[in-house]
Amino acid sequence: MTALPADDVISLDPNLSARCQEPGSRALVRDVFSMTSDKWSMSVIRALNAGPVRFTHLMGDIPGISHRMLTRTLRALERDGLVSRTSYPESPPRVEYELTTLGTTLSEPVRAFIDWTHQHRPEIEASRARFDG
Amino acid sequence: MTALPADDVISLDPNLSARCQEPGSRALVRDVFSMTSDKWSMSVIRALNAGPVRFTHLMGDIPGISHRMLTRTLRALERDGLVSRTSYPESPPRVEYELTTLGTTLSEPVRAFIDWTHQHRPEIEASRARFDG
DNA sequence: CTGTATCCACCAGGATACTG
DNA sequence: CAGTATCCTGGTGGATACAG
Repeated sequence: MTALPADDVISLDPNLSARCQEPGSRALVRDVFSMTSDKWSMSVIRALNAGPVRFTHLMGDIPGISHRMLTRTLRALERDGLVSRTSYPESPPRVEYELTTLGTTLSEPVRAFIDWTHQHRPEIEASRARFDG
Repeated sequence: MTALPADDVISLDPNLSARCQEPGSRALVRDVFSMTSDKWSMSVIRALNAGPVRFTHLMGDIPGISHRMLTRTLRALERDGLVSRTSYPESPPRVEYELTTLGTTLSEPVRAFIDWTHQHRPEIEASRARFDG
């Protein structure tokens, strides 16, 4: 983090065949979307799949998330254009969050990833037990 | 982290349709595979796609990773059964890392995710510029 | 070359209290 | 209800030195 000023590069170039890699063709995956290093983005994306949801409701759908972190994560996703925020000027205030079109396209990969986790959990846990023992 | 003892649950249950969620059917995605919150796992997985690679070579393929972090990440992946480590008792020592069968199955989702990032980077950056301005 | 141990900075993220 | 501000801790991860 300190070493890489504004370029937290991780070599995830699709054309990275093996060894060499041209310095230009790298992708700032983590920078582009912090999901990789961020604790809550995936959960939020996932929870938003259902459609427009209110803030408080999201809190309930994402066990363990704090008030503060939900706000921050939503802001970040909004900034990236993955989530849209519409606030209805009522009293008490009502705000709804929703995946944008862009955000929806991300649901697929996220889902694939999550599904994989579900499918292989037993294997992984077995492997861990083996490794630790 | 402090709130959730050993159960860093994130509600990524595939059957989470919208609101309710049975407490049993959740997945410990982050716990099962730290990729979500871990800075380097994805990069390493990706770099290992090419086949068996030596430690030093990985260092070169993953810009910015530190000696220490590469070791730790590899250990973690090995523990999870995603990476195999074979050391050849030579001098100087030679060690090769390789994706296991299980690890290979993960390449797909990872790749999908990365591809998405590449494809939509411009949109995201545009969105950010808009948001910040 | 590969790996471990130590030290330390930084920041993600939790708890809490307070506004509109 | 939604959001912000402040404070504070734990852990991630970098730098370095050392060992086999």
